[in-house]
Amino acid sequence: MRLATWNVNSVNARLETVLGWFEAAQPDVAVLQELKCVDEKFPREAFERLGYNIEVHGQKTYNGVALLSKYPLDDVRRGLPEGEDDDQARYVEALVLSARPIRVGGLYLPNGNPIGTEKFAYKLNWMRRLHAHATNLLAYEEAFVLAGDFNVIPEPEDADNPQSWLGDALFQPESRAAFRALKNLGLTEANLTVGAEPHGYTFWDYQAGAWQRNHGIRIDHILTSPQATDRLQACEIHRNVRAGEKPSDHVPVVATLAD
DNA sequence: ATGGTAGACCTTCTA
Repeated sequence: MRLATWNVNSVNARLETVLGWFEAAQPDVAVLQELKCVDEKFPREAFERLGYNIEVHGQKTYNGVALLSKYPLDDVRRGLPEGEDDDQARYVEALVLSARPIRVGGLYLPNGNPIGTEKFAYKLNWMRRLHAHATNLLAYEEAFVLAGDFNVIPEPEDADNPQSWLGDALFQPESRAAFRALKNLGLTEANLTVGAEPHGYTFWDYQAGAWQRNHGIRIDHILTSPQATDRLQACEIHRNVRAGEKPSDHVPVVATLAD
């Protein structure tokens, strides 16, 4: 099974590009972030034509996540627990009914900039909620995956110029510690474990020629539960997508798991 | 030190 995550930076502005990649890469399951549209504006038919079942958690203008699967989906969740006061659409999860079912959570973790504001506090609280949810899922001792745009640079090796990120929410000690604590529950980072380029970048800013200068960072991650880690075979960063026509600022990351 | 780009949308916000 091929499982992809991709922050598409508006699914409608980039529909042809996204569909072209899906036809070429043929992921069985995919989580998308930054749809930037409400559920009704998601181009559902275009993906259904490619054979996908679709669960969308959309929002006007900002955020928005989707889960697409060639297998049937069950037990769908929109939003993390403790979300009563949270109006931002950043999490969608479902049980993927492949031969050996696997639960997949797609997430768009808050950016959190600038630090020292309520945005950074929201990021850390969202990470606390994700940690609690992962703890609950782990108790079932089943295969699951948390994939998406984590907006966390885990280590200095994951940035072209780590010094330039010292004041950024993506590289704050608190953000990195929360990501590390999540992994320390027993989750495995797919790209670090079976990736050909463990510290390959997944994001290059549109500004200041970041792509041309390879000023990238690695912030799109796939985490696997122990039972999913047992099935982990490969992880690829589709770097060349960034060089394409009208690209997203993120590229797809694709993990291969035994069926 | 600053500004640089992209998308949604009403004017600035988010990234």
